Amino acid sequence: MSQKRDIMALSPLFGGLAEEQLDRVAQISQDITFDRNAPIFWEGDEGRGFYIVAAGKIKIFKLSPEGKEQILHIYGPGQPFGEVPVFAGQHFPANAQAVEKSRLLFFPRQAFIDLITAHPSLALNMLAMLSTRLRQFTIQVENLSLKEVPGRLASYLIYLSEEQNTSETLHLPISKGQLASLLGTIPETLSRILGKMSAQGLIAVQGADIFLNDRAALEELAVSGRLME
Amino acid sequence: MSQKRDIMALSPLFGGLAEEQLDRVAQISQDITFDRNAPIFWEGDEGRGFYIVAAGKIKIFKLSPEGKEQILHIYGPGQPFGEVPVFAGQHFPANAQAVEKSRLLFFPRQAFIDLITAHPSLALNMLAMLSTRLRQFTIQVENLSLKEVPGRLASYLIYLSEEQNTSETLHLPISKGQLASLLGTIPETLSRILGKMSAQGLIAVQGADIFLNDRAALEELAVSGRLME
DNA sequence: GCAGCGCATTGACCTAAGTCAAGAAAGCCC
DNA sequence: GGGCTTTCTTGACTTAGGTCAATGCGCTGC
Repeated sequence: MSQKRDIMALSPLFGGLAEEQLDRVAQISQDITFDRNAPIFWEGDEGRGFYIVAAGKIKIFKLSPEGKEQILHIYGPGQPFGEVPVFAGQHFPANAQAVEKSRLLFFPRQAFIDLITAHPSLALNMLAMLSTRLRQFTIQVENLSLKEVPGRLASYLIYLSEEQNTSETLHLPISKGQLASLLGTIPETLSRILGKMSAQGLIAVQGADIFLNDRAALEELAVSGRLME
Repeated sequence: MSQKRDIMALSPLFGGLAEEQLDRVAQISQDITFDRNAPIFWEGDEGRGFYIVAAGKIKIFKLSPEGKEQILHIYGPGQPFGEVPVFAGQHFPANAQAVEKSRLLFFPRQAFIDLITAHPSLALNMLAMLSTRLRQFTIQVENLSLKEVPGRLASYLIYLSEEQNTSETLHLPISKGQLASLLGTIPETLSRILGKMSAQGLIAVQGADIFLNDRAALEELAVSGRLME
């Protein structure tokens, strides 16, 4: 139980809650583990509650009829997901799968709604969470529609370097194939663009390690969305 | 004031609220009108509150540096927008503009947060609203990334015919140029695809009126995302 | 230490859809 | 109702990026 509390303390969702409240929330949660590649839920399934990542990494994605995958989000420790059907509709809008072996906390719908009703700060935290997601989606739509693949990649690299705040060198947290799916393209195209950006001296690629040689040019590329020849 | 109440009654946000509560909410709101094409806010502006459309039509959109527009939503009477900075971050994530002369109700941030804190059902309604938006975004990303333009158009036409529930004939609520921007394409491409779909007998186009001749084929197209030759 | 599998890269090719430019309709305003 | 603007359509062309297929590389496991 105390372990649960440690994980919950990580999550922005429970920021500012009193000890007593945290205990209540921890009481309603269940602990589940998923192997690498195990499905967590499928689009259309009934949502009986939502999850928080305790350890590991999960992806939320859509599939086309031909099997092409578009990743919407990748979540790590402390991050909640699957909340949409808790509050509206009742089925999940997308698929969720463990990218690596993962441990999750599950919060049943009704018990959580009761908590929210009793604790306004929890409601406001959840509103902040969903608002942040909406903001991320506006960026994803902008990337897909208004930027070409090199621009999307540059945006992602800059985002990563800020998150890992290692100014020069960064390490891809997911495989290149999954990155392609996150950027709305395919591995072949991503590979070619990484090659082109290396040839131009913007970056250097060493497996999953990437060195940002020309941050200014990357930022320009991320804004303009186009790679010069 | 009673007029305000009528508009608020339209909005899903205030469903299930008691008279007394509606009055309180109405008290904190302000009435503003915007001419056709008038900007309501720009991306990056500080959000001091959110809006509900009382009359007219507004669009939420992103712009690329070269000026290409991607519409994220189009909202009509009863629909709220601009809530994101009320709960997270403080600036708007996208631009808003009146598509036609519009009347809006504005709800200042802090007063609304106080209301939500005092009335859990209002909080749950807002959570449902944001969740519905998230669901819509998953569909938009799916459309942009996994479907070609004919598939996106077919999806939109089916959505429209369900909304207007006039099974055969429907009327485009926005110009074709704006529709192109909503579908993530440009007017030339939309025009060509409308032509192609007419030639194949799927639809017939008469200005802004569209007749769905082969609904089954449209549904197939909306799912598969591809138009056969 | 090497077999085998998943992942990544590279090449040749194709196609959806964007660009540029010119007309054609359709509204709109005195 | 004629002129003006705005919107829409059509054509010729270009291009980003997807498809298909072959090869290379690097793990993991025995």
